[in-house]
Amino acid sequence: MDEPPLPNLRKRLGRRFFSAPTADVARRLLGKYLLRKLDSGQWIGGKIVETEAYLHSNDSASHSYRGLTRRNAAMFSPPGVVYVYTIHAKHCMNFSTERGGVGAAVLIRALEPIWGIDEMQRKREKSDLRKLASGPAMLCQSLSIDLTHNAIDLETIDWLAIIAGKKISPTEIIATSRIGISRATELPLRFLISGSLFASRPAKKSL
DNA sequence: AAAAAGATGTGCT
DNA sequence: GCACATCTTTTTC
Repeated sequence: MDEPPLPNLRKRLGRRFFSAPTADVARRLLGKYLLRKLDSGQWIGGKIVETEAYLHSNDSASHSYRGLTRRNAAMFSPPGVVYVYTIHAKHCMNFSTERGGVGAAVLIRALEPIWGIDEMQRKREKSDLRKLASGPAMLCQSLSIDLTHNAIDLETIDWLAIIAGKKISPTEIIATSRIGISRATELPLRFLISGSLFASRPAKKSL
């Protein structure tokens, strides 16, 4: 496979990056690289092209809306802690945001596959690059993320990393309503890179 | 204890 | 575009 070299794995984003307001973190995650080290030692992953923000207040679509439960506890963890939940027998991955133990997180919805594409194809049993991580549950399947990874902390584990890439200009970012929710549908808290072929659904209008 | 809902994906029409 | 498989958590009785 013709893959570009891995980004510098020592330059990871952590507590500080995820401390910002959740919608800001969701925007800033676009264009960043999400990488996961397999047991074999191989790093696989790609570029984040779609995210959604779930707020700690005034957001009836957020899992944290009705307070702390065993399921959503990771949302209330320090910034940069992984929150994995199950939906329709599949998994979705988020990162906790904001300090102070508020329940907020950013859902990673889609990835442009770059590294370990053959591994992702094997895990997904699909060859089409557009079907590897163009949705939050596909993404988790591609990277072998499941409930056992809930509540891990980016600051203290070595096999998962988010690394800065080429800067995305604000004019390249499109905001839309979030996908698959029935409440708070009016909030523009889904963000994607304009024109990306790997978003879960194409963008309709530009900002 | 039971039932419904859900930040989804797939396959078929 | 629509139905539905599939399973965990939450809500209700």
